[in-house]
Amino acid sequence: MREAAESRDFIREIVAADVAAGNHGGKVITRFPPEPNGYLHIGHAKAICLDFGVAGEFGGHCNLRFDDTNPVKEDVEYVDSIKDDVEWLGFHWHDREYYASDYYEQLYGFAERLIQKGLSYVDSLSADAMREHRGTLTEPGIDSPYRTRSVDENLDLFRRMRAAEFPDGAHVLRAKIDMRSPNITMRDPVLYRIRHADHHRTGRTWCIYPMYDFAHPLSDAIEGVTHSLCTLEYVDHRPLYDWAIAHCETPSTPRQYEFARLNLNYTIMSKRKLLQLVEQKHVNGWDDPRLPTISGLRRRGFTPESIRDFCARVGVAKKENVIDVGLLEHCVREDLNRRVPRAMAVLRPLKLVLTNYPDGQVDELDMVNHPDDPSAGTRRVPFSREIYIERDDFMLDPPKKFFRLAPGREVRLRNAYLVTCTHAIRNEAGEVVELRGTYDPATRGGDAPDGRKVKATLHWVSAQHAADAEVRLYERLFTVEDPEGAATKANAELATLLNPASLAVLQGCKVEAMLGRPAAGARYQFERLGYFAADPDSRDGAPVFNRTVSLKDTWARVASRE
RNA sequence: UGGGGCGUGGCCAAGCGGUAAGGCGGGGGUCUUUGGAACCCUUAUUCGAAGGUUCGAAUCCUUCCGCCCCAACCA
Repeated sequence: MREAAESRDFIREIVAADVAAGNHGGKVITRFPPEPNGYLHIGHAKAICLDFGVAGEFGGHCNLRFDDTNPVKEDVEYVDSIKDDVEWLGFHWHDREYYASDYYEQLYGFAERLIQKGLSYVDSLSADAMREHRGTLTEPGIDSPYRTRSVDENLDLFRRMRAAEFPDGAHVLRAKIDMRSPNITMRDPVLYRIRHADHHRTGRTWCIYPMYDFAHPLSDAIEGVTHSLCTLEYVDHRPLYDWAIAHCETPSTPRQYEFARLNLNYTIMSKRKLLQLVEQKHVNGWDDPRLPTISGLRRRGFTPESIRDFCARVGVAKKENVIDVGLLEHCVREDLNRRVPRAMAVLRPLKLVLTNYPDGQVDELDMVNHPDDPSAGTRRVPFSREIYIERDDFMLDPPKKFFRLAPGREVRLRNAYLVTCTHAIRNEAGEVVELRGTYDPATRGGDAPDGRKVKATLHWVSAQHAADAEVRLYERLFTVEDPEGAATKANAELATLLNPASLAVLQGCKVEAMLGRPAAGARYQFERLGYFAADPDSRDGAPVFNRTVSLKDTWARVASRE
């Protein structure tokens, strides 16, 4: 049997070709290199899936390497969260947990060798002066007056930099490449700077720290990385990456390849701006369920499988892209629909009293936990005279296409009985406060012996048996598709574009008794409403549920068309 | 006005000279004790534009247009 070859993305094509040609000894080693200066988000998930995915598919390994070369921005809190998130996503680095800071001594050695070869020099220009010397996009830069220092002087200065003889900013080590290069990255890039700061792993051992452009290629080489995958903004840095590999006597020769980062509409992906939202308390921490962070998505109820599926569907290419959040939502729905048990919960309760139902009588009904999966089993759900139904499921004067309950109309209470609303009780303001109705004892289970049909089935919960719950509903965090773009365009604060309805906290929701003490993180489909996950804020008898995503709602679409 | 990357339907994305995969979304329908799920049908005479090469071009060549990235001692 012959079938069309699964199309591979360009990265996998390159890797496959290398393996076939026996390049890098036929080995594939990748790395995921986060800087521990923030929490991981769904954009990182794409990179993680690629880095670990490619390694796994070609029988290689993926290193988890913390790119911790800037002590002032980094923290252990972030390394811990990153490890949690990668693991939760389902990827394993085994014992391959590395830190650029572990290579500081080797990196320093590479730097001294470069000086000895006359390929780098200590510059003593101020940051401002250096910027002026660098030129502009259209004008070449000019050499620093310190560019011609002797090897001995450079070596002496660099050693004294390390020995803490100078304050921050006094000197830097620069690569001696070409101040007139049309690629600004190549205009004698800084390799080391002085930073008298506490590093989260090395403390005060060092006061000079390597720059990304120096540390990254060499860390890759030290680890034997073969394919160093990064995002498009590093394309211009590739010549520098190759320069470092070419001029330092490196144990291996990694190559860098770049792909387009993931963008999602109605949210932001910038770590800096995410940090801002957290610090300015516009959201409740990095794991706020409205954030596109891995920890936020986890708390919201997303599964790692759904996120991996999303990343697979989004593809890997070099085109700038903005993925519709609808695709992410589709992925969770699809996953959750298959695996999560059903339950009934009433978010905005409206009492329905069945006047012909014997007072005090309780009927235990059997309900399937999953309509498409018998192995999920059944459970007993009590039915009684007073029932809560959803306010939205009743209308005094319903429009044509509204199939649910209304005065004089019969509907089915899911898996229970056919009931008819006899009348609605209203308060002085005219608001419906309670419903009266009757049930048909012959319809236990929901089917009428006479074959009569109803157009709607409602979820419900027995009033006297219900547990109270808090339910948190989430909407998109921003009101516009491209918050960052809109903010810059309007010269406005990002915060002004926040969706005021992004979080709705509902108290006094009525849920099945078994939901009163949910297991940590337990996920359910609340029938007809959506998928929900128990929040860590839950306490015994005071459960809190996050809505992960609503069910697709044809009625809502029809209603909004009118 | 420098260098680099990229332009295939609303959003992604295959395609690698032989006559436009697939997913999401949209539209229509079947079924239904979730207005859910599932299932079926449908949605680009055209690949940023214009020329050219070729029997044949989204794929090759030329020119033009558009979008994104780069001037931190950030990564």
